[in-house]
Amino acid sequence: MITLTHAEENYLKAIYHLSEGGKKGVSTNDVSAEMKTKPASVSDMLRKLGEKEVIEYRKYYGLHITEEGKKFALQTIRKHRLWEVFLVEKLKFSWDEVHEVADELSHVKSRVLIQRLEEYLGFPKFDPHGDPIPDEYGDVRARPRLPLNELDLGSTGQIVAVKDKSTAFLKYLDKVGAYIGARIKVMDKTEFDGSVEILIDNKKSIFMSKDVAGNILVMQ
Amino acid sequence: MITLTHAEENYLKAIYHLSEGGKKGVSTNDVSAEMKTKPASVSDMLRKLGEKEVIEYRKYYGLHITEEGKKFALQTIRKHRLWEVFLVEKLKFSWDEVHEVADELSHVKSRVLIQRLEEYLGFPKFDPHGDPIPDEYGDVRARPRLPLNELDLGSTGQIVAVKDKSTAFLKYLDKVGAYIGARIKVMDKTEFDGSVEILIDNKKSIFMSKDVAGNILVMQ
DNA sequence: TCTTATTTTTAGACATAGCTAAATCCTTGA
DNA sequence: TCAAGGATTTAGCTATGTCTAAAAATAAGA
Repeated sequence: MITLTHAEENYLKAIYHLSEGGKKGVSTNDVSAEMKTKPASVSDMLRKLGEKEVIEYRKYYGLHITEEGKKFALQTIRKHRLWEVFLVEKLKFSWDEVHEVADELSHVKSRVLIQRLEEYLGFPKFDPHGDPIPDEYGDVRARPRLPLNELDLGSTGQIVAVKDKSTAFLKYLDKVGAYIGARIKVMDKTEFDGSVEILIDNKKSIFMSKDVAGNILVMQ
Repeated sequence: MITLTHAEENYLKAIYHLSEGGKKGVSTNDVSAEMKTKPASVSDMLRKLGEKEVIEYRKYYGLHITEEGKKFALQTIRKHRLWEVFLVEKLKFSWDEVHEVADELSHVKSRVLIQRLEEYLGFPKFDPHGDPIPDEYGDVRARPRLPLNELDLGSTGQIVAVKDKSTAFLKYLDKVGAYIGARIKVMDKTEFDGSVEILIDNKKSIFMSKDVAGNILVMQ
């Protein structure tokens, strides 16, 4: 069994996310930007992760995550998202406050703890941001979803997740009344700037820039 | 404001416990035994804790915890005990399984987290082993209590805490049906070896060695 | 008191994880 | 094609926290 340190775990999780986004390889600078550490530190870490075979690393040419690495990353993500559910559902944190705390909590080493936590939470399938929670074996039941700005005029759907998890963005969504689970309908689309007008829960109508709409994921 | 690293926090907590037991100073070897690290490592740590003024440290002569140190230790103890309550009450851990996990959880840095956790748990005053939980200001409402073997023949009381928190001891208590809150009555005392016979909840009678009885704390 | 035994500290090593500064490699444009 | 510029790596430093082995200080017994 592989063992990773806290820092290695964090890097691997970041690498997994980067790998999911763009399909090609991931560069040292990509990781550096994501982790907010210097490229020099990243090089060192990549060497270690390469030795532990969770990534394939070729100096100067970036990396690819391995199957083994994906499995490991999914376990870390599982822990993180379960703790996020706990913080929001039980401790009444708002969805923009949970990230850092969940990060620390997910480093606690105990298989039993996560199993019991999952059971206590009622085996949730999605975290407060709508992202799917992998099961014990790393399987993810992903929902088909697309950015709100790609919906046709007049079509309806349900908000299921957000791409951007920054506090600023989530606070904005709270303000305008957009939340995971909300029913929406596209009332108007402006080709010129890509902005849209959305009806939320058949009640409230709001305008959104293309930028905002692109960060809201919808299931039809 | 003082900041301590994880390891420093652990050492300080251990030192606090050692200080509470015997009133005189605490030696390097005492700490070494408690922390299960080598005396050489302890010396180094004591120097650091001395510099941060949470203990008064004189080389070769042991240490005394300072007022500042006590405050800090009580905050760590508070976090630890609140997490223990969470693990036992909510996640259904048994009282002999919680120590290590609670130790890791209590290192998560977030004031809000502990406040919300305390609220969620309903402001518990005692942990699963019967030890009091300090409040936000470090105040402890201790219950007057004494070892079971010091009770007079025929007297009654209620089990409120245990001294020994080892898995072996707690499993034994589970087996014989002794738990925090149980009503007990001293049915017999043997002067020769200090053993006692105890009636639990007016139902079950059991024999206990002096060693066991000395580790059970009772409120009369 | 003096020698021995115990306790404690120091010195030096290792591992983790970050940094800066300098060196090296790759790519791209003239 | 080759030199400049950007990306990446290496080297060396810092800090934390552990260890072993050796040195130093204290305590205890004859």
